[in-house]
Amino acid sequence: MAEAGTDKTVAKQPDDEILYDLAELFKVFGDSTRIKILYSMFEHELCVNDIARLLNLSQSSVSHQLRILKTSKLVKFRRDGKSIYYSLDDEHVRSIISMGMEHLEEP
Amino acid sequence: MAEAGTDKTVAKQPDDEILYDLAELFKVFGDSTRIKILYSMFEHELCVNDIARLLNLSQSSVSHQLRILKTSKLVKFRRDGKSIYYSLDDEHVRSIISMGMEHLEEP
DNA sequence: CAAACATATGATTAATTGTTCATATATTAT
DNA sequence: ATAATATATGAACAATTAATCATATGTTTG
Repeated sequence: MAEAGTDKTVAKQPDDEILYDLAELFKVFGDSTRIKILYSMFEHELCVNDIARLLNLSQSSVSHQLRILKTSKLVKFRRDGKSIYYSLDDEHVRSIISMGMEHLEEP
Repeated sequence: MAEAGTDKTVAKQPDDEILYDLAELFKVFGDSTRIKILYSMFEHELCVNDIARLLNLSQSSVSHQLRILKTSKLVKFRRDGKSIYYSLDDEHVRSIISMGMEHLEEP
């Protein structure tokens, strides 16, 4: 029994939903504040205030953006006393950013 | 004489401008219409009308988005008679999309 | 050259989104 | 328990942006 959208005349695209999620993921990388935040954690974990001071952003703004990064599983975190330390969630995050960099460096 | 922001206590970030450009690049991937368009060209080149029909989008919309993809050097194109055939510009585009997919597939 | 077809583009509009401000929650120290 | 510090979150506002509509540009055919 044919599934909806199984059209033999053209190469099948991944489900719209997957492409939608993919766009949502890139959207997260597509804001300079969030990219700066991600980049600030390239070497080591940082707490919210560290990031805010380092990047000259308000604590609130950083918190809001970290929530988005958390939701997309781009960062993980651990509590240590009053502070919460954030770090990149996995190597994919670095890879994606590095690929982007490489593209920019092209002729 | 120390420049503003040259703080030795933390690893230096790349120039703001580079990170800004990086965010702009990901912003281009961060729209589901554009991702669908890019994905439609994964296998082979397509002309504007092909894309519009395939993805059920207006010709105008596709053209507008292709202009953005062109500007970011994500697609290239060639004219053949009345039609203009678009294709992915290089392997980085595929790589970036694939990396994103991999991230989505994670546990 | 005119008609037809393919693509590009400018202007407008609706929807999305990042920042700010105010305030809430959570942890530690006194 | 209260104050102090660190982080999170809700609401409102300003700015960005994708789709549409109308029209322009470019190419081929009769």
